[in-house]
This record gives sequence, C-alpha cells and structure tokens, in this order.
Amino acid sequence: MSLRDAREEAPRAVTMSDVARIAGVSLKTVSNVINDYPHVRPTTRARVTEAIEELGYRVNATARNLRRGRTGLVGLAIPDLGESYFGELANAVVDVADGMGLSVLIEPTRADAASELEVLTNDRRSMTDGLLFSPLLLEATDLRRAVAASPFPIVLLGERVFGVGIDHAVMANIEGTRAATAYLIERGARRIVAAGAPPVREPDPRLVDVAEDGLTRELTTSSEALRLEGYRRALADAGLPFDPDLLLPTGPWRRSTGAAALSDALDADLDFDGVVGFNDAVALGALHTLQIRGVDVPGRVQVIGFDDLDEAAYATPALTTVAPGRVEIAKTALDLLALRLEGSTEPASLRVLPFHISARDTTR
Amino acid sequence: MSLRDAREEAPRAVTMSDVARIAGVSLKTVSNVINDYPHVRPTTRARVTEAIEELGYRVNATARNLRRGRTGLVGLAIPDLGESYFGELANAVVDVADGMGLSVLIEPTRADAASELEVLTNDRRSMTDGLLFSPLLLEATDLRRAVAASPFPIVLLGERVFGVGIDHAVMANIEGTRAATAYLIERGARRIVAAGAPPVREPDPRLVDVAEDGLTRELTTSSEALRLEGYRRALADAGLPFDPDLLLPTGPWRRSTGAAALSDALDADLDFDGVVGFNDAVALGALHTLQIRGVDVPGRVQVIGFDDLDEAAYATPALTTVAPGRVEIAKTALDLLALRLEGSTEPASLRVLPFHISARDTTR
DNA sequence: TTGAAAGCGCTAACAT
DNA sequence: ATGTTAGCGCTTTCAA
Repeated sequence: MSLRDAREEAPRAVTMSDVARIAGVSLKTVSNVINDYPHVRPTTRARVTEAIEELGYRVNATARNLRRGRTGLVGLAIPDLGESYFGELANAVVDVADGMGLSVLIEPTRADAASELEVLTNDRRSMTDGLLFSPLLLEATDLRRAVAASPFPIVLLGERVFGVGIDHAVMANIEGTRAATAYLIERGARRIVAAGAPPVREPDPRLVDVAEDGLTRELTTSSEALRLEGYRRALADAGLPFDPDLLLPTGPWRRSTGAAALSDALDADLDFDGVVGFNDAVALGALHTLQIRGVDVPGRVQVIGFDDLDEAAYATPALTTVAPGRVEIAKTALDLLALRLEGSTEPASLRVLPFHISARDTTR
Repeated sequence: MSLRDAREEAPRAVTMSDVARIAGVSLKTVSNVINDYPHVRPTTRARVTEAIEELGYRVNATARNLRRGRTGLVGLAIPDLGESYFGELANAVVDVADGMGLSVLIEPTRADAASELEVLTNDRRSMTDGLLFSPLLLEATDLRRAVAASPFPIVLLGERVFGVGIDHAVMANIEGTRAATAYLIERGARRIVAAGAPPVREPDPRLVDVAEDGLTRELTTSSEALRLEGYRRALADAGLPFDPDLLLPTGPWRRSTGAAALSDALDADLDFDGVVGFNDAVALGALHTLQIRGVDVPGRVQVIGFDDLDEAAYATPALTTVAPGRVEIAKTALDLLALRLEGSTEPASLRVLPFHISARDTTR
C-alpha cells in the first residue's frame, strides 16, 4: 500500500531536513539527536525523536560516510567460504566487528594468486576503511610490496607467516601442533603419524628461529611447515625419535585426502598408535578410515585434529582438537586494524594467539 | 616511504579535481573518462588517463554512491557461514554479483528469529540497494509483513517457500527429492529410508497443491515437509507403498544426526535398501554409519543426498546427490533483485530452479 | 543549547 | 566534445 505506492512514485526519501522541518528545529539539532550528542534539551530531543518516528526517517549512511571520510566497512579477503574453517572464521569476524560498530565486506579470493593480489586494488577498496587479509598463495615478497604501497591499513590473519612489516594476527601453528602431539604422547602414544605433512621431509630452510612471541627474526613459510615443526619439537621434547615414515603428505587438507593417506598407511602395515591431523578435515578423514578398517579409536590409535570446527564436536567419536581461538584471532585482527584506523604509526606487530585443546573422545 | 609519509601527514586524498587540474581539463571530462563515456577525444582521454596514473587517483566510491543514489551493494542474509551449504551459496552469490558489477554484504543471522527480523531494519540496510534473504525461522506472516513494509527490494532465496507476494528463487525441493527417490527406485531399491524427514508423519496440512511452476496457490511450509512430499510422490509414481517406519527424523540436518539415525535403523533391524538423505550432510553421515557397520554401498544399500556440496564429490564412495543449481539460484535471485532495482513493478514471482542429479558411486 | 552555512567528492543537467 | 554548475544528505566548524 502506501509504502509500495511511494516506491513506485519514486519519491525523495525522507531526509534530515524533513525531520528538522517537522520538528521545528535545525539540521544540526537533528544531527545532534541522532549522534547522541549530550547537550540537547530533553524536550527538543523528544520532538525530534517523534518527528523521526513519524516520518520513518533513517539516516543515509552514504552521505554520512562521505562527510565523515570513513565507511565503517572493513574488507575480509579469505580463500573460500565453502571451506568450513573460513566460513567459521568469517562468522567470528562478523560477530566481533558488529560489536565494534563495523561491518564486514567478505571477498572470497578463490585460491588464486591473481585474485589475491587484485583484492588489494579492487574497486571495493574505496568502500572499505581497511582490509583483513588471509592470503594463501601470494609470495611473501609480492605481498610485502603490495601492502607497503597500500594507502589503507591491512592486517593479515590466519595461518601463514610472512615476516615483519605487516600487522598480523596468527594462530599458534607451531605451539598448537606441538601441544597436540605432546597430548598424544602424554596419553601413551609413541609412534605418531603426521597427517597433512608437507611432501618435503627436510625442515624448511626458510624457517629460521621461529619464536611465537613476536620476537621472530625471520619467518616466511607455509602452515604445513610450521605445523610439522611443532610436531618435530614435541617429539624432541619427549626424546622420541623422528621417523620420516610417519609423515603422511596429503596435498590439500581435506577429509578425502586424510582418509586416503590413512588408507595407504594401513595398507602398508605402518606401525602407529597416534594421528596428528594437521587440520580437522584431515583428522576427520583419518578417523573415518580407521573406523571403516575396524581400528579402535582411541583404544588402539588416538587421533587429534587442529581447528576445532563445529563438525569436530559432532563426529563419532567426537574429535579431540586444537582450538586455535578463532574469536581471539578475529578480535585481535580487528583491534590491530582499528588502531591503524585511528592513525597509529606504531611498528607492525605479529600477534600469535593463545589456543587450547578441546579434549573429546578420540584421545584417551 | 612516500606513501607512508603521506598517510602519516594525513594528506587530502587525490580527487577528481586534482586529476582535472593536472590534465588541464574539466571535472566533467575526467568523469567521462572514468565512466567510459564514449564521446571523448582519444588525446584527451590519454591525457586524463596519464594524470590518473601519475597521481594514483582512485574514485571515491562513497561520493559516487551518494550522487548516484545507489551503492552497488546488496545484502545477503543467510543463517550461518559455517555451514558448507551456505558458504557455498555465498560463494556463488558473490561470483554472480561480481559479474553484474555488484558487491555483496554478507550478514549471518545465526539461526535466530530475532536477528532474522533485525536484518531487515539494520543500519546496514542504508548501505545496500537491496537484500537477498534466506530466512530459516521467521514465521511466514511476520516475514510477509516485514517485506511489504520495506522501502528496498527483497528477494528470498534458498529453501523455504513463504507464499506469494515476495520475489523468490527456490530450489526444487519437491521435484528434486522426487527425482532422487525415483533414481534409487529405477536402480532397484524398494524400501527407501527418508533420512531427515520431519517428525510428524502426516502430510503437512499447510501444504496445499504445491506446484513447482510458479502457479502455486498456497504454500507455506518447511523444506523438510517439501522434501518429504517429493519422497511420497516418487513412491506413489512407482506404485510403491509408503511405510512410515522408513521415515527417519534427524532433527537438524547434520552428519552426526544422519549417522545416528542410520545407526538406530540398523540396530532396529530395519529392512531397507536405499537412503534418501534430505541433504548431503545427513546423507554423508548415513554413508559413514553404513560403512562402519560393514554394509555394502551401493551393493546392498544405495545412498543419495541433496545439495551437491563439494565434499560430496570427495567422499568415498563419492556421494550421488541432487545438485540444486546453486549458481542458478544465485543468478536468478540477483536478476530478480536487479529488476526491482531498475524499478520494475511486476507482480512478485516465484522461480523454482532446475536441478540435476550428480551420479556418483553410492548408487548403482 | 541551538542555528547557519560550508563542503565531503562525485555525477549529470544544461550549456556551448 | 567539453565546460559550468548544482546538488546528493550529512557532519561540523563557527556563531549566537
């Protein structure tokens, strides 16, 4: 009815001046009311509020943004919303941003280096105040250059570590995997398979002295390499031998590849009593194979994952996993960004976030 | 270096007038070049382009949006990005929108009726030109009222059907499940379990004459009910009896609930040779249980799902499933929205989209 | 405590 | 083919 007619007649939307006119006050006063400026007489405020109500006024965010010079929008560039991990991360970012009065413009980069670069110079960049970026494929040098040239603040988030010079909220890849591995060892596992390890068995030469306290000197590598490093350290901590035969590369970290890797291991009569899945998908796939093959979990083989996806809790048996603190990551990344938005010129910081182990039923 | 200094000194960003000045032309000409207005002399265009290059000019989307009266942003309200189905749907919407020059502001509503309502009157609504909405919990009447009162166009997308009066791009719930069931029947299945059926065993009384051609008279119901209806029809088509014992309610459609439902069925010695999972998660869970229990799939029991998640293709055996045409849904919904954005006052239309069956290895 | 007025950066009539 | 100019709707000095 009236509203529909209104739309058809292409009426001017109601503006602040309409409100001002009806309320018998000036623009400034309406603005004051809307923006909760304290020094407004209660009666005036009431009149304005009433007029707003009556006219169904809503502020025009575009005009406000133009005037203020900011949009309240931040970009979130992630590889793929179809992957549970990124979907859940996006959920977390949106929630946290909401609490800060920010909105999130999510831009999937489709696991494609070109679109990862493109996202930095997109048309959308002029609608956002800053960018949260989770690159997957971009070379560290390309990234560093592009970020340095960007007129807006960028914060990296997620898994990969690219070195200093860029604000960065990362999960504790090394310490998380180390703790996961140690968790199995504490529970009696001695021969622990690393499902999702990188195909190369030597330590990554680029991985130099990776401390997880922000004091890192040089660190440019993949999460595979970082998680492998955590696994190695846990073995070393426990005085257990490092056996390359226990490294199961999977390629992409999916259920199917995890399942296949374990199938192969079983077929090859590999001797093992624990599985560290480098992420939950791989761990869940591994668990699947073990169950089909009739291997008792956790009795004969214990399994632990990494990510704490919702699904992990619902698997049978429920998957023990490293919870990397998605909300913490989101919160830290947004805080870092907010600081830059306020004009901070502090040196870039790398924040490695606390994690914990969600103990469930695939471990003893 | 220079760009960083620039940021620290809080310099005016370069504007169109700067470009105009450097190029020695007027604002209008710069605008013409930027917007690919055809009647610009090549030499002029070159000069402008050069100035743009030199200054590193980027148009200010906010100013443009204010002037144009549109933002080029559409909202996408979906329950939860952590669910693969919605993540993949969001991917599709973003891709299609990209091709239309639109950006997508994704807003998870967290399976909460209040936030589903709230999304319609959000602050973000003044930054978007229209809204794609996939409600899960909202009562049909509430929704209808809210949509009617909205000053911006809304298109519903996804699964539930709310009745006429609202533009709507839906998947073929009934026909898809009917085809899925028929597919198993054609391959010899006779006692087919419906995993994910609603707990009530009577046909939904609200489900009256649901045609899937837009000529629907009355249709206000859940996707559970619609898919059950498809299942019933396929049985009827084949002259097979409808046995309520074969209806396996799961509650939420997840792997875990699908797995549990099949476990119970097996424990109860239920006699069946086919499983129609009401979505892929349920089907995948069912498949999992069947494999653990040593039931030969597809030899002894055939399984088919609904959604065609990426994961379905990677399961072992790969899951046969109904592909509901996510991209088609996205495309149709955005086309519908674009029409309204252009001012169309056509009556609202319900588009039920074509689907197909992705034949894989869980069926013969 | 409120008002007047300028202007954010752009597009699009309207001129020429 | 290009220039002039008036706003889009808001926030924000500056005054009163």
